[in-house]
Amino acid sequence: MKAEAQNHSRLTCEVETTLKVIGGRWKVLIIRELMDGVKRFGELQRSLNGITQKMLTQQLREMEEDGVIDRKVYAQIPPKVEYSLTPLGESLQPILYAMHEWGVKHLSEINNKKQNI
Amino acid sequence: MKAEAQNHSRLTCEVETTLKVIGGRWKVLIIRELMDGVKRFGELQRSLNGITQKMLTQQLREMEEDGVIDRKVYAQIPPKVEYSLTPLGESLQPILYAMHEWGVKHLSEINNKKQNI
DNA sequence: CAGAATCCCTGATGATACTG
DNA sequence: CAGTATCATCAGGGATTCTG
Repeated sequence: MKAEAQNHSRLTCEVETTLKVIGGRWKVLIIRELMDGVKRFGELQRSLNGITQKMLTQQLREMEEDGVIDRKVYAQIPPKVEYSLTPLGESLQPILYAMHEWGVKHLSEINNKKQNI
Repeated sequence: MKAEAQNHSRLTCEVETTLKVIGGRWKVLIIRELMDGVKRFGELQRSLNGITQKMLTQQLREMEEDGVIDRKVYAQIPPKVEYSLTPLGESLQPILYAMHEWGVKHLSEINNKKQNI
């Protein structure tokens, strides 16, 4: 009876799926950066204060796999790689916007409870 | 110069704040369960297939701190504790619904790319 | 410039046992 | 019943080094 304890990794509902797409540590921030338009790797890293190369690469790869961002490599020296939102990525904007609105509206309530900025 | 590398923990924008509220491993699932109405601890644990007592307790406490759920303890033996959404918790529903819609609409695209259910 | 590779540590999660 | 406490595990993420 040891082979049936692993089903907690299945996607229980679509909300979870969506959460996996935007739920990474830096993903919403990356999306926000790319909402400004195409950006290069270095630009992203400088914008995302504190992110390491490894994490940026990793998150970008995952997002590329999910089809929310596009990666364009220019075959030149020195290398140049541009990242941008795909249509699928852009379709996430209403969700991020809703989350932003919620944060703005209710952040004060939460902070009141926590007695701490 | 070792005292200024810790600023990556600050909340960079309200989207991140909101994500912290619903981004926990089980939180959206807990919210969904409580959207059905008041539930007891044991009910929740049975509904959330695979969650441990520890994790359920932990997630519930965090959500209570954030003010999205209410915890009502009945002083009786055996103990009875009921959990429910607060108005703040209910105000998250549009976001979850938007995420659900997105998942339904775009899940197929993602799965196409991944070649794998 | 844009990574890949490596090592390492901490926090998140799980498993188990105990309790009012 | 609804937890708390403790120990074990394991992946997420950081720091550093190397490279086409």
